[in-house]
Amino acid sequence: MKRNVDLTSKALQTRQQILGCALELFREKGFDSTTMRDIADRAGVAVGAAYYYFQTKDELVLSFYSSLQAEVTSQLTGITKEEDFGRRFTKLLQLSIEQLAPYRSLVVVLARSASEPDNPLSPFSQQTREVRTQAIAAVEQCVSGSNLKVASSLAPHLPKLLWFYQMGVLFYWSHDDSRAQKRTQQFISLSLTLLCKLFPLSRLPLMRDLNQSVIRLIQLVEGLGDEGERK
Amino acid sequence: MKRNVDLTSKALQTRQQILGCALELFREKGFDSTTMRDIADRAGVAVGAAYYYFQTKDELVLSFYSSLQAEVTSQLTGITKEEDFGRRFTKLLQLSIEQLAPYRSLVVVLARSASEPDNPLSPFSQQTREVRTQAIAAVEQCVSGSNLKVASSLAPHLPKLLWFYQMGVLFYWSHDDSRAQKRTQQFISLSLTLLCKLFPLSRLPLMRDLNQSVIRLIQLVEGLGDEGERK
DNA sequence: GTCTATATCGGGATAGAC
DNA sequence: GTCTATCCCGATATAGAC
Repeated sequence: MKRNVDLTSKALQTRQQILGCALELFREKGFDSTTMRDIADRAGVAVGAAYYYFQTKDELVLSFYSSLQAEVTSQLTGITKEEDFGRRFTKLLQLSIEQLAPYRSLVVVLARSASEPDNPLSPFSQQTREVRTQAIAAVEQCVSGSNLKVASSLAPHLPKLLWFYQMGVLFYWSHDDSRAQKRTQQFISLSLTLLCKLFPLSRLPLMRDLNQSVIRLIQLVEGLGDEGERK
Repeated sequence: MKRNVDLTSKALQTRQQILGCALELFREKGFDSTTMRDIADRAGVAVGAAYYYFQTKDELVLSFYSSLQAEVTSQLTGITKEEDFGRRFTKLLQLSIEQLAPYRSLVVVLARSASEPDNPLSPFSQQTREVRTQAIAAVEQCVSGSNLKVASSLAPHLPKLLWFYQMGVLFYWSHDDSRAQKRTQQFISLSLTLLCKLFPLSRLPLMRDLNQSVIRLIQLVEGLGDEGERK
């Protein structure tokens, strides 16, 4: 961390070189089958050098995550021209999938990590907090100023909820072997349509209780990491 | 497989010995930290012997799954005395958690495998098909004959849907570090109450479209493994 | 058929020289 | 900062004894 700040330009170049080759290899053979030796070899450095810049194999992935999120965020700016929430959010989803497309194996790794509470690569971990915050902010951008109508009690929880849904979509996508991931497209359009029907319904006075239950559920899920001071 | 059928009683004993010690160790140190050497050592046999009975470390877990499911199924028989679906299903959930309690690490492994489409231990894999079928049958037992009211179009999908929900609950539980897993209890009661409110709502004529969407979503999720002849 | 002993292969990570 | 040479330890394979 500190180290990454004051790098000589030569060192920075080496670092980039290593990261670049790692990503190349992840694309070609997937994360698990890529060894640190492979990476070092292709980068033309020794294994030790790789470990000098990235203290663990995971750190390479972490590094990738944040540059990717930055990319998504930057490509999302023009979105305010569109008023419809469904279309906005679809765009965000498409965008992230597009970016991730060459790296499906990394998404599998992400999902796998999610199931291990103290895995650094987990989308819920301390180490990914930064990226996660940005990702949620991106969702927020889709929500605010859009035509989305939802019960006011739910509104504050919406970005997190939708981010969670986004993780679900990515999970689906990472398992989808249909041609050109056609199924994922259907999944997105179907589920998003469903959501867009449900949100307005939440404003019916009838739904008050239900909304409260949903909110408490969300809080229960959020609270998961808190007890053990973990995360 | 074939091999497991015609075992002499002595061999069968060795097999049980190995499996037993493995489970002991999984309880004590978790799945990942338990090595095949550990298992063989404790069982007082050579590593090769362990591999003779279980061709891979995963097979030990598979073996555990099915004996566990058998146990749950057998303990579930008395359930028809209770008419209320919520209480029935709560009982099933409690029961499985109770059985799994000493083996939380194995549930984490289960969850992890779920994220890898071709992992044999995945709850969606070919190798776990048998157990999965039984598990869904157990859910079915909770549903049929209960007071649960739901749109008829949804009914056929209910057991699978609820089984999926059950997996979600186990996932939550495996991450829950609150005292005595209090949070999981809240999670169950809250989410099940929610479901029990939603199911009757699905019978309103208004909900027809929504129901259809839900069904198609379920089918999309089910279809995940089909394309690549995987699973 | 049941099992022991030993070997293989490969992974992530490190210590310490240059 | 970077490299070389190892370390340590995992799952699993195999050869052959009983």
